[in-house]
Amino acid sequence: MKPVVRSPLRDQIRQTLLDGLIGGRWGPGDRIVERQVAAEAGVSQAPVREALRELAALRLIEFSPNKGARVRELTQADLHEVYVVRAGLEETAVRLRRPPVAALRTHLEHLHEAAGGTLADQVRHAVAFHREIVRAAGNEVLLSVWESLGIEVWTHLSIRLLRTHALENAADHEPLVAAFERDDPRAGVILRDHILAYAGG
Amino acid sequence: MKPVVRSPLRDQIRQTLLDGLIGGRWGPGDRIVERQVAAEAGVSQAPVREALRELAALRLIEFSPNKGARVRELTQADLHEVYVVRAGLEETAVRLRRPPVAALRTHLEHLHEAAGGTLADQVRHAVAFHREIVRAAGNEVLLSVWESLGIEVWTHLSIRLLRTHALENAADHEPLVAAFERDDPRAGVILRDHILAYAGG
DNA sequence: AAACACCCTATGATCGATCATCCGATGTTC
DNA sequence: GAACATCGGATGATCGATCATAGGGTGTTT
Repeated sequence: MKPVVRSPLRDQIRQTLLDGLIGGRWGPGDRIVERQVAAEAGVSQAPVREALRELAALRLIEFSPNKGARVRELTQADLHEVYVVRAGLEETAVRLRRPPVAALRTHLEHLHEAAGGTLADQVRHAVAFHREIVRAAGNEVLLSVWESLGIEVWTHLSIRLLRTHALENAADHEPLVAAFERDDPRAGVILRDHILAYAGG
Repeated sequence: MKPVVRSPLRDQIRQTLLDGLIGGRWGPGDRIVERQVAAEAGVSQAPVREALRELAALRLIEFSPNKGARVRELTQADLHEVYVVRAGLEETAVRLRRPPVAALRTHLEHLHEAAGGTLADQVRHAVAFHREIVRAAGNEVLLSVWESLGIEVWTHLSIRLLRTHALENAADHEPLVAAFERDDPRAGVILRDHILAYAGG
């Protein structure tokens, strides 16, 4: 029997909020009013609250006691902080286990094909490449911590809000994959530098 | 005027749950029933739910859709995964900025003094030492990610459940502080090895 | 008119109740 | 009696309503 897709309302609301953040409905400093979102989605306050808490864990919004949620200001410095941590995590990943080169190349192909497509697709494939590296390490904590940085959303937001963020392209990743392929002991450092090159500052 | 401490119920419940986990009220695999906790604390289901979500973010409990929360099984392998990530984060920290040796020594003194005291005090001071290293790096994302590992709780749980975890003592940290003091470029690696020595396997 | 106190509205925080789901118990059929 | 269907309790998920707080507006006092 078809398993019947049961997505908790919370998940749907979270996606709605993410779309709104990426799409620009809410900008930095804007308040996100629980009742308002709830009314528009036709649900009650509770699932909206839970979704907002999840976004807060991604550091996308901030809560003040009794004052609710507002979108965080996003500065170049914030982006840099995230990227420094991300670079360290991915370096840890390759130190644990060399990622499978074949899978990485597949992601790069997709990234290359998406070059003329939507921005969202390009971002998705670029992120997938790096997620593969982290996942290959086989450390669940590492992966969940990496996911908690919300790289994909941050990439979208940095492109829209900071404008200085260059989108990764397939060619940039070639030396990286080559280093993995020859099992270069400096692969970790190369990866770190690759990431920090996009950190801006 | 005194600012009147207003702690959200959620925070109080979270502490209650943490105490219960550390104290052994709930063991691995046990379900934590929202209504039950709510009734005992004299509150409604909502703040309990939110507190549970926060514990889930710390990977202390797991949610299954429509089945609620249960305490995660804690294995040596889990502990090892956490410590690997933690080691990478702290290495990143010292790479960013050498921690202030004076502050570190103060923590070690407290740890030394606590040697004959309660286990909780020893754990607290040992953790404070490492938190200082991460905080000194001046990267808020790094600190919040490090905090999200819940080192202090994991230390308590690993001592009680795994029994194999040796508690850090002040003397172990001496070579580390010395390396910071002489600004040893290998300080990051030394710190990493120091942490992994407790990772067990 | 400046400072202050008060009230009113918007909204987050919390509550009690209801809905939906899971799971074990019980019965039923072959 | 074994497989299956059905029922009901326990419990998470969600709801609508209430409580409490923050912030702004208004009137009053000096």
